[in-house]
Amino acid sequence: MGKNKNVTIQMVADRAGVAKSTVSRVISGSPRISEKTRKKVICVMEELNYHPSAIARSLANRISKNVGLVLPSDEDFFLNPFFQKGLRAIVKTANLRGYDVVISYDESGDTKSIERLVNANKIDGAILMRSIINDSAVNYLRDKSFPFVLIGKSLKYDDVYTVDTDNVVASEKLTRLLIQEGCKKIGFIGGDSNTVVTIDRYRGYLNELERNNLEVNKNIIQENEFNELNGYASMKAIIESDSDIDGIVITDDLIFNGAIEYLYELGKEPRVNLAIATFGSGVQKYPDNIKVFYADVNSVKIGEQSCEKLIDILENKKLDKNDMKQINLIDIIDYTIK
Amino acid sequence: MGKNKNVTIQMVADRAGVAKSTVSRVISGSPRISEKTRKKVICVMEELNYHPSAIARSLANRISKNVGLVLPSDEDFFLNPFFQKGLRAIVKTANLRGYDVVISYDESGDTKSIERLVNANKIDGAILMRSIINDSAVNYLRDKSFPFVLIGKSLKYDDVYTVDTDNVVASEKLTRLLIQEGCKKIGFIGGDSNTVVTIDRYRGYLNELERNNLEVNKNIIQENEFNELNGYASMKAIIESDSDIDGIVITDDLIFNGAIEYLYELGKEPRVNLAIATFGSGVQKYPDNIKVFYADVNSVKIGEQSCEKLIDILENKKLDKNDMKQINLIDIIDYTIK
DNA sequence: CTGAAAGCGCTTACAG
DNA sequence: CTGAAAGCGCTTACAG
Repeated sequence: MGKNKNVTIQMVADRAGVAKSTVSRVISGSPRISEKTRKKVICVMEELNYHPSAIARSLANRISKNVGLVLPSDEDFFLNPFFQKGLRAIVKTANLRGYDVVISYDESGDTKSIERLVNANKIDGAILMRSIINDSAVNYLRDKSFPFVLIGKSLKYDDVYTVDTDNVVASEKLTRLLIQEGCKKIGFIGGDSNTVVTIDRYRGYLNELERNNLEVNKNIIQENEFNELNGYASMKAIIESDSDIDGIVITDDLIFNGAIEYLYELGKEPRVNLAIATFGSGVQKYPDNIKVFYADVNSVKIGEQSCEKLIDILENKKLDKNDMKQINLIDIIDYTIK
Repeated sequence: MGKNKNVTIQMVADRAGVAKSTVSRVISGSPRISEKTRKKVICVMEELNYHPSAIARSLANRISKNVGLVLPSDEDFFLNPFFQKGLRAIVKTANLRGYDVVISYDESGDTKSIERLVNANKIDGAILMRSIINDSAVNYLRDKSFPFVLIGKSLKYDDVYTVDTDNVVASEKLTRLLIQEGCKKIGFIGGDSNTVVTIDRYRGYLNELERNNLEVNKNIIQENEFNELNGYASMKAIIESDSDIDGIVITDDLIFNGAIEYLYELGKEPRVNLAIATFGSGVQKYPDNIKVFYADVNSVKIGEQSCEKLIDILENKKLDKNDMKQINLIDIIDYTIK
């Protein structure tokens, strides 16, 4: 106990009657320390309620034990439950491995905030929680050879560490489920078209239609910002433009919510057979006259894995070739269909 | 341009032909430097693409230029749009003032994560984005006299820096609107009852009913976790238990969403006159046979203000009495009713 | 197994 | 207006 204002390694050393280098070795768990001194030092550390200063340690090691988290600049995008779950998972994983997470926000196209963090040595690596076409943060970090992991994938580079779901295949599978359900005319509601997920999921949808020789009808395809209001509007537009439509693929939780609201508003009568296949976690209620399939992308696992991977990369640097952990360039995380 | 690996203040000093203390003074904008040397030094800094190390500076100043952000441990709570908007605002404000934000998550009742940050000197102050009855993080930080700002309010201490909406009054106002609309039997759907917002909003609701001599009917009052499914369930329970109900006060965006889904499902016929007054930002669609009032709590302003306040507190410490900024103990941020 | 010393990259009295 | 020196609190060869 006692006052723990500025207890330094020197004070511990003095009180324990050893050199501060010895205390340092005890802290870092060096093996070449006698059991006796180790015990004494540990005892004194507790007495004094000593905690090593992360700052001083960082300066000596040139390691901050911080990872930067680059959040999507688009507000709607960030409202998606995917991000909150992922964020939590990342922070927890980082903490477990002794790292802290510092947030970086940049307006689209800008890299001021992440540059500041990198230049000031405030972070050892970064996780990019978004994947936009030609992302300037990716360009910047890759140029600098600064360690980072991308959640999503880069369309431009094939040498970027990545954690992703196979969105193309997942979307094919969802579309196939609708076809198996008997749908003949299947629409699509996507998110922001600058976004790699939207592109991939749209690709999967097209692939599966083509494979089954189903007609691709442009006016039942909608792309939007990721939010509820647009989901509502898109669903309305689709239903009104084509009353024969019997299936819809939706790329996102929030858009699905909005779409469902429109269907509720429509009431039970107008539409009888409509099946929807959507990405999302399946917490949303929906009218019982429609059939719904979900692809749940496991955002928690994606968050954990991206963080583990980044830290593996960071820590590999300090090891010799023999001890290095094998790290995949790309990790694909399973989704579940239900 | 050029390689910017480890450019130190010493290298800048050497190349500019001055001492590093002089470079340091240029960086910190000290007035006692000749225009000539200032220019030369700045020029060299650009040539070398020099960026001061935040870590080294932290060690010398004993200031990390980081603020800790303690997030709500409850997952549902965190899904609320209030938090995402607030989070953004906090990060932006911090960045503008030269600070970074590091995240701390702790399971309810635990303070491991925040303690680690404090002990390791990784943060200068903290913002608590939640207010729970008898929050252990508040107890811990207050005990240590560690600078922090609470978003919400403390029921236990009256000496804690706080940014909040006047939830009691806002809730009274919402309830009054329903009464003015002619509602006679008004229910309430609240969030987690360990949460200060729920308590305050419930209080406001009760106040206004009493003031108008309206009966308080326990079985049209529901308290829940903050999420959509519970909103749905609560609305269902209320409507089924009492078909005369003509007004409902709801404490939260997400709960409102869930409640609305139930109403959509019910369709247009069963209920004619129902008015709802809810906290939220008003982006959700709702059936046109119900009337809705919103109290929007301005989460952006709350985020900004809490961050400004914390940084004011931190920076006041370095000033003498005369230059100190006046800081309120409690800031109340306006909500808007619509 | 342990210590003395140099170093990590800054800041800041102190002296001039 | 500028510099030399000490110090912030650690780590890590190097020596013994």
